[in-house]
Amino acid sequence: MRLIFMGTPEFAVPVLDTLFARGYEIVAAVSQPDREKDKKGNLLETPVKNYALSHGILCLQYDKISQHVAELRELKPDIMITAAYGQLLSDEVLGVPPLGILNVHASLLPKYRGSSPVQSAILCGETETGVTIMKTESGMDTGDIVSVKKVKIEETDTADSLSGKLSEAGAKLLSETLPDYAAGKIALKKQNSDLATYCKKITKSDGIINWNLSAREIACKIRAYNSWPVATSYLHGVAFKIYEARECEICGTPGAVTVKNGEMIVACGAGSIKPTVVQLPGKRAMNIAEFLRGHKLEEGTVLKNA
RNA sequence: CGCGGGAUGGAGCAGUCGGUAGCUCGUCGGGCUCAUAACCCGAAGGUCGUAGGUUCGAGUCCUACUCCCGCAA
Repeated sequence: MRLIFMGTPEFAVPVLDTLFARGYEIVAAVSQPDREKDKKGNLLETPVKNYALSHGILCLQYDKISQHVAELRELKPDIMITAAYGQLLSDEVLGVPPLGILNVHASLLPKYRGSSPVQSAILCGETETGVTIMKTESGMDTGDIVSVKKVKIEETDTADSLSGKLSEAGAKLLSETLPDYAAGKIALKKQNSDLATYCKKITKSDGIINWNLSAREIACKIRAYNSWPVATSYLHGVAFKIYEARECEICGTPGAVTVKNGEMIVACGAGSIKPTVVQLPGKRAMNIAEFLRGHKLEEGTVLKNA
């Protein structure tokens, strides 16, 4: 079976890797153009491109895929698989492979349609999420469902760790489902759009902590936004990033800081949190004990939104 | 050459106007206590990122380089 894979970030790599390992004929891997730069201005390859190149797979990168339909047709794919590709596909593209296009989406559709399903699930305090394999159609994650697998969200999961689990689960599920799908043995299931929820693309400023929220909500935010953009507050006017934290019961004025027994306690709207891994601009992330050694926080210090 | 911050004993930080380093913690030794991430006494440990330059004298000023980080993408 000739297959074209489309994906861009780290999430897509295990999926591609599994397909490759199962011996599918991957005629091309399509990835978004390289956009990330390192500090010297060098472009960094996308994770999918990097994988493709090191495994001898043809890698294609298009600014606008809809302008390259002819090229895709020439590759004569039987099926196409997408996983966090990052571009909407036009009807023309959707019509290229005879078996259609399957998408690996990191949520239990129809919940969390959109571009940040993993972070949103953590942010909302979900204890369970999953991956859905669905037929790609022109709407945003609206296609019929092929298969689903649930994944538990642990208290310690961050967006990164959960994304890794979902990616592995998705890869496994796809490889289990694909043969039956190709053989026409699977009855597709429509999504109930009445139950749909959507999540937006995350921006830097979404990471700023509102201390009036409950400790529970803030703790979820810290986990959801690790490792990007990282839950952030401001200490004496400079960015103060919180990578990890624990919840506790103590109450106080939202944002007020107390240092006790080598721990830092920040009061929230309800309860408080104890940051355990933090970072100041120009510094590496460090655990709270290290941080407190060099930074004496006086009584009455308050973390602010800016 | 996108913008900016940083590099000081094992860790985190200070170091004013240039006058050869200090704090907190840790480590080691000793003491004290019913007891504590408690306290007391003492000790070890630093070519101040690298290479040059200015100077009587450089952690501090100048130049180049290396590495780390934040922002932007």
